[in-house]
Amino acid sequence: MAAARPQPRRVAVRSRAKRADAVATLRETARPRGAEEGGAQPRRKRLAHEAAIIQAAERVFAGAGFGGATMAEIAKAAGLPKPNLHYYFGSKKALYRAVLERTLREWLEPADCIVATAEPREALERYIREKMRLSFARPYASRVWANELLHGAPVLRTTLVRTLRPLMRRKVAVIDQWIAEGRMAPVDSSHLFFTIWAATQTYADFEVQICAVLGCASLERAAQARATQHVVSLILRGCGLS
Amino acid sequence: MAAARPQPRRVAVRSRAKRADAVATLRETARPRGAEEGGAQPRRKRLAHEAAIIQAAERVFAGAGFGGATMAEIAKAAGLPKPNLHYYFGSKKALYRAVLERTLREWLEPADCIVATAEPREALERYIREKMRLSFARPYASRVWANELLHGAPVLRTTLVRTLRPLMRRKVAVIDQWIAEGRMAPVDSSHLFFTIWAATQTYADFEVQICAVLGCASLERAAQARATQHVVSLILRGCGLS
DNA sequence: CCTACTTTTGACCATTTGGTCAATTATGCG
DNA sequence: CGCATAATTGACCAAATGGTCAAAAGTAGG
Repeated sequence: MAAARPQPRRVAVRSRAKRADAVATLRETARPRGAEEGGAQPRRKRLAHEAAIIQAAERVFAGAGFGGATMAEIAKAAGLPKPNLHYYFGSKKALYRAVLERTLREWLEPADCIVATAEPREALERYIREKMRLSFARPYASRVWANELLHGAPVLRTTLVRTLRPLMRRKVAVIDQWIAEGRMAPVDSSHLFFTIWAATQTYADFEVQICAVLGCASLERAAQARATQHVVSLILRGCGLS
Repeated sequence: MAAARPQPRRVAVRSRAKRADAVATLRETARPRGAEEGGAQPRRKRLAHEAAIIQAAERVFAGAGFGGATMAEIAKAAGLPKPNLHYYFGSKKALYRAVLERTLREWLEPADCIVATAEPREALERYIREKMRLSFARPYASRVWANELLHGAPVLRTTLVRTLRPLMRRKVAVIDQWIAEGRMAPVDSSHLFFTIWAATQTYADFEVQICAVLGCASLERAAQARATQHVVSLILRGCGLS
């Protein structure tokens, strides 16, 4: 029968973990027996558990980084025994990767509104607002992502080059076209994105610092709106779009 | 004799590490017998070793986070045996704290140029340029700092409130005064700082992402200048100072 | 040279932690 | 029902790691 999931039978005695991780890398995420095997589609319970584990992992990884997080803590947060996590994801690294990949998908979506036919001001404002919204709505995801980049993107490097870069080339071209058409100030389009990412995600990543400076325990709805308004108007004015 | 440095004699058998750490927290940094004891001033060699250790620690902590870094790795990077680090700094956490405190001092300096009597455009430009310079010159320091914030500032929280916040209150007041005098656009002064910090430090913290998108291995002099010019002009224009 | 000290080190722990396994319990299906 | 497969879990490891110790090696001043 096609390989079911249960832990890959070890072959060498040493470096069992390494092997499990390599296997996990091959699978897209963690689906042990996809629909392509002709078997029944993944059970509902499985999906629910995987989601619960990823969510718990996101929170724990965000709070302590990859090295500081422990599988035991994630298991506890997910309300499952530890071996269960390994049953579903194979290894800590594979679980970490799953968390990151989910985030990447969400992260790229807002850029959909940046197309040549759109109105620059409207498109950029919408993009920034959506980024701010994500930053406030999914701070843990943002932090895990930031943490990965901070440490040199050991697991994401190829993804950045193969997925993020091509997408950004297209978006940058759109901005450049707008500039060429005289519809906005001549900013450096690549760096404009870096600035937008930084300015928006700082509210998720460095929330403690912001709260410490503002003297509040957390950013309430009103403070979020204020921050959003600030970023939108500063950047738009910076792009000559006010 | 006044307490020399050698490891605090353990009292309880359990939780020795905890105790060492607590002791380390009391000392300002790691000087075992300050000039205040009337003894000779710290030997030159000691200072050199401490500096070497902090520098090595900064690099290692930046690369792996607090949890992922190991004392053995730091020791190797510093070219000293591991017990030596404990001799000088007491514990991993104390060493981490020393790294962060050094960074904070450097980080606050550039704000000196933001004073009411200065010319807004000139002062802000200088501040941003200095921040960019630091970002490129000391990426490891920036990353350790970012990492600490990312994880909720477990060791820095009080420092943020007691040191950063008071300073920022003064700087924010300066900006507000400039705005009231009609010398710049009415931006939100606190958030302006958050945006500047984010936009500048992103070049240190998320360098991999930036390089991946730009398709270069690292940011050369020319690319750094380009980035700096972008940030300066975007922000200044955003503040109505172009 | 001697004494008192600061530093340096190799060898050692206790604990933590990622990961494993064997046995047990669901669950779907013919 | 009864079989096969999927999922669960308590009990375990081996390795890694922060930290410790005691003995040795400087080093400064008398």
